[in-house]
Amino acid sequence: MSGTLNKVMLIGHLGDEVKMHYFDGGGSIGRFPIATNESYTNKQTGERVTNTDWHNIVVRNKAAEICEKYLSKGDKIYVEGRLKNRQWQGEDGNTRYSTEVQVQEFTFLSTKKESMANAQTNAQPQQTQVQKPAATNEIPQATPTEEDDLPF
Amino acid sequence: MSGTLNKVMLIGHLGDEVKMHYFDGGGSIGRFPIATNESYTNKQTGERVTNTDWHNIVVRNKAAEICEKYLSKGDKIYVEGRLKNRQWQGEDGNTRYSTEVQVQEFTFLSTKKESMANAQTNAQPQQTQVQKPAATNEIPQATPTEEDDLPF
Amino acid sequence: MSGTLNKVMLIGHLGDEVKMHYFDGGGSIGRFPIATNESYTNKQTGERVTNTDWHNIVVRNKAAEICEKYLSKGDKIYVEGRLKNRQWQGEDGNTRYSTEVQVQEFTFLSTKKESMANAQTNAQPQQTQVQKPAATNEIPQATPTEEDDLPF
Amino acid sequence: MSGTLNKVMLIGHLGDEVKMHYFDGGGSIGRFPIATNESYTNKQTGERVTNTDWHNIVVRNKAAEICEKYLSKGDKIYVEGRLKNRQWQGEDGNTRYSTEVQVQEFTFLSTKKESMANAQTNAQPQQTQVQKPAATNEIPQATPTEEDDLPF
DNA sequence: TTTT
DNA sequence: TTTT
Repeated sequence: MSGTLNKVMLIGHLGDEVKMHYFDGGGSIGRFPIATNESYTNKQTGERVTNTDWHNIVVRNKAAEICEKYLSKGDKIYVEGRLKNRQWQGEDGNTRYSTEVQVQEFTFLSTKKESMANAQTNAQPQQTQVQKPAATNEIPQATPTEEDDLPF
Repeated sequence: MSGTLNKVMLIGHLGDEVKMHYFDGGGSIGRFPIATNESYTNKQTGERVTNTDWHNIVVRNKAAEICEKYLSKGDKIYVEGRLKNRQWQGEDGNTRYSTEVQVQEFTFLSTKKESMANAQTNAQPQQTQVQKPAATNEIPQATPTEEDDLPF
Repeated sequence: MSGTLNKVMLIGHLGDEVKMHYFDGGGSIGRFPIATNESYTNKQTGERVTNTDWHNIVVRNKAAEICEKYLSKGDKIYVEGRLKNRQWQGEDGNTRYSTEVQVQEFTFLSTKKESMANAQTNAQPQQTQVQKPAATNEIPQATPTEEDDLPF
Repeated sequence: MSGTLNKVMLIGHLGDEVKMHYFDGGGSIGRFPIATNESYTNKQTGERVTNTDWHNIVVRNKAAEICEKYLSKGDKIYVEGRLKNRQWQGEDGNTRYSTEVQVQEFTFLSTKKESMANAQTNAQPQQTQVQKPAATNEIPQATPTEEDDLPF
């Protein structure tokens, strides 16, 4: 299997707060919607049309906690991840389907909560290296550190 | 409006043939599913897990016709486009939701139907420039031609 | 040929103003550098390292004019395009090489020059549809309009 | 720092074999060129033009070893990574500059060396999880395993 | 040469 | 439900 690619990249605004869910084993998951817009001119009528698309964003563990801590409704974010189909039982017993974006990387493009402008991080726990944001308000960084300090 | 980004990039295999739908005005739309795989090792059990995700691909007009002409079930394709939420009435009267990928660009990575290796094109009619594939079996190309033959 | 993909996506800050160059035929080209940063913790020394990469951005025609009009040094922008190797004669007669990003799409993420927050446009002239920004300070939009007002 | 994005995605063919370089500490680096093509019709002359762009690809450690093992000149590959400017002393004492793509993820789209169809992996050592390809000729997989087997 |  |  494989030789496949599943990649989504979005820049949009949060339509709601980050909703956290904590698991017994210590894991956590955060969910929030983001909106992207497209607009174009209808060629027949000449009028300007704007459409909004809503995306279900899912972050996990440390990344989820960072998002909850710094993001608010209305904030702008870049997220990168993979499309995932999820299937669940509705309250009426019917099977429901939804498509989610499971975040692998993200970058805050605006945040209301703190005076730190941006954060860039990575959803993999081992990469996020979340040290408590220091007094300097520096945000945990986590570029995938392929760097290994080799001399070339 | 805007300042947003809505981009999806997939490499996967067609799970079915391209289904065409033609409109009165001359437009057309093609739909087909593609599968992407991810696999990883479950850390608890140590076993290899493989998941398949299915994506609803939508192409229009010339691009749709090219896809129908050259793609078959099982073929591998790269598609790039935008995520779009669609909402429709199910046969039971209930509102159903699905997420589609509206294709902006694509590249054939394998095709069963013809001995032409690859096609790269672009979903916008004005860019696709579909000239009938010549005897050489060359496939209509359409890189967004920002090229304009200016002398620099 | 083809079946290939050449795509670059950058979010960064302008290191200088947009430099325009106009051609006789009416075409134009704009160039500007943008900086991206990565930072990581050196595992040996434990110290925080930050690197900056500079990218040579090239926009053409209408897109170039929009960039010149609204962008200033320090502004943040998203650009999407293709990598292009360019080769030219240095003043000393030697051949020089550089790599450029030829822009296909861009989105302003911050602009100093005007009170309009964002612009999203597309480098292809036929798509940019640049109508003079109206008094409302609305910025010319140009989502690739695959939309064609067909009834589905 | 940050709030920036530096991403390159390429599908192309190897123009040469993977050249390995091993470091004392056990690290390694592999380099190879890949070609992407674009073609378009010159509007003035009506003739078909094809351009090839060459990209300097850099992979490290386990990922480099996998590439060396399975890739040959002519093979097709998807690579994803970041643009990096490198500066070095030419043999004539002059400073030379080049732009490289430092690979973060890759997927084999065709390989001559083995009858295994595809490999998808990830450049970070901790993610690549290179177990020797088994008798089944399965290639080491390494989707960034944000999966953590939590019950939701 | 940007930004935090 | 966001944003301009």
